[in-house]
Amino acid sequence: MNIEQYLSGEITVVVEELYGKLQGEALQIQKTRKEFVGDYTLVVFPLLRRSRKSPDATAAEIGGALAAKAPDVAGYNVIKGFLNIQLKPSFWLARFVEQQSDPNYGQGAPTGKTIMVEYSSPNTNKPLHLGHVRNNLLGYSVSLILQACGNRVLKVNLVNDRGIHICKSMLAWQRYGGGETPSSSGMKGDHLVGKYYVEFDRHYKAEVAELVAGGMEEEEAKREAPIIKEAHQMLQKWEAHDPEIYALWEQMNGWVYEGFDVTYRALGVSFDKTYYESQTYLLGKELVEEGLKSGVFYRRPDSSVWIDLTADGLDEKLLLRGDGTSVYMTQDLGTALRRFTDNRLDGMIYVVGNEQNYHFQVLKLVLKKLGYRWSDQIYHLSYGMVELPDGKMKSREGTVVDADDLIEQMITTAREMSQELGKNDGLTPDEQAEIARIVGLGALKYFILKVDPKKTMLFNPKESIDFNGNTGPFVQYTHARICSVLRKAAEQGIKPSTDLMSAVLPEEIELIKMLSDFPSTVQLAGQQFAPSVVANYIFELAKTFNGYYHDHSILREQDAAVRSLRLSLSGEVARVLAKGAALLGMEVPERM
RNA sequence: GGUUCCGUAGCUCAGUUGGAUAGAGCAACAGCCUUCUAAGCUGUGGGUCUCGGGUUCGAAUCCCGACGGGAUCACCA
Repeated sequence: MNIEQYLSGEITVVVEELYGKLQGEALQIQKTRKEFVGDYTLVVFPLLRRSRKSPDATAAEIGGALAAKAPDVAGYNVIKGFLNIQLKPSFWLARFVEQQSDPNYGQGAPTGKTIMVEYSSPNTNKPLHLGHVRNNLLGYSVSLILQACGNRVLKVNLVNDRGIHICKSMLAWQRYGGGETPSSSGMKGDHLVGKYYVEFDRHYKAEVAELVAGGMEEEEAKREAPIIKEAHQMLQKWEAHDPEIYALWEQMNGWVYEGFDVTYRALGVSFDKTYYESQTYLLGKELVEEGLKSGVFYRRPDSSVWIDLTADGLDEKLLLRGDGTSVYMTQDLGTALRRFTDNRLDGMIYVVGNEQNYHFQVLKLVLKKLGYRWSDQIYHLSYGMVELPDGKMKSREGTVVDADDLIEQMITTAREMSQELGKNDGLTPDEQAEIARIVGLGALKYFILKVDPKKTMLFNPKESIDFNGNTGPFVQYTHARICSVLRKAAEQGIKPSTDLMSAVLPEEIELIKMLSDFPSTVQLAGQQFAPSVVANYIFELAKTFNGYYHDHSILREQDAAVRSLRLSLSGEVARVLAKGAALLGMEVPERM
């Protein structure tokens, strides 16, 4: 039970005694703002109809009764219809001791629900870029948060491993590759395949230009260029399981997967299951039959299948081509059905960019029209584009930020920064490298996750590597600093303890209050699927602790009981920071 | 044009679902290292929450309408 709930119970008793039974209306209790004295605030305006008194009189009446009856209430004050309630230090310390002794603090009770989170979903023709980084970090973090809320979570990846795009890479490699492999070239597999995708594009453009120069219309030239026609032939062969093409496809995709694995490991993300479109792209056809029978879908003269969504403000949507082959929507419908029936899901979250908002709107609507009640359980976690200071990220203009390059750059900068600040003294090269990795990636993860997912965000490489202010390294620094204090205390034989209840200062209560907010922060983040909630929480906590740390000596404190109390408080701050950071997929170092 | 998301300090972003006098961080300026980590701390300045209506005790938040920006509206995935 959290503190709001506890207080709400206490206040309800008093209010009902004064004004009669409440008809299920919830009391409005919130944390007291910093400018005012108090811990929690009751907003009395909604109660005026019952009390038939002025806001101030009502608040004073409730406050007086509460102070007399509730054992943990130390006092109250009334300001403009807000009843600010102060709780006794002993109450806070009891909460703190309870929290500290709970090894699973912040882990919600099991909900019995299973939620699937799909994220990453790369194409196999090029390496991951900055946009994928946002996707992966979001998906992974949301999974962890949902888990912390007590759900069983299945993290899945749906790899788009088939289609014309991979054929382009294959064809270019066949023609111009000269048998180059990741081991022969020393290139990461996904980068090698990406290189031939670019190579294809180069030749394709040249051929189109040549045809246009010869008098052909551009549209026609784009269709008629020999290299694109050959790529389409290759796709047909693949669909017919041509052994040679299939082997090449498997080989090159294999290279890509090896490359992706390296990037995923570096980012620290993982999946419980990976789906491949080559294995799911035929799903959904039985759904089409079903929809035709029930009249939800209709067939056009060319025998293609459609659904008319114009009544819902959308368009008509194709579900099956005239030749009977399926489209993206068809397989997504089929995949969703299979997932819900196979896993008894209570929720399905798709972490996909906002350019597919329309797609998911249609997906949900079609499933609803087919009569699947679980269509309401589908949630599209839509995230905005990542822009760069000098404009948008466009692969054509070569302004994509490659994920591997970015990770490396972050780590390098972290290492340089440490060296400049002389933080590396007394550490082995291995330790230095490990700290640089943790800090560099922490900077990246925090910078991206602290922003509300649905907003377009600006990624400023320079600022992200600035370790001042609202950043991951600041949180990590706070953690490392506390660890240092704990190490020194252990050396001096000082033990943390919470024996002295009366020793707490208002600043310490402030920290205890913040620490006790952690579970509700996680809960909120889970509801909103927003790691940014957790990120902003751990920043506030770290900031408050740094201020506290500056003003209050811990090891040098003369009174042994106070010293021990402060030590255990610091340790708890470090633990909660680590727990919060972990929900963002962020590691916290013990020294940096 | 239809659908949808966004608009808060010079810049990047919070704002706990309708509460009090609007919050951080950068950047600027002024201080603080003989001390448990200065990757830090303290202070100052900076706002018509895009604009206009509405709902009510109360709106950055909800509704309607403008304006500005993004995304999308393929027999691509």
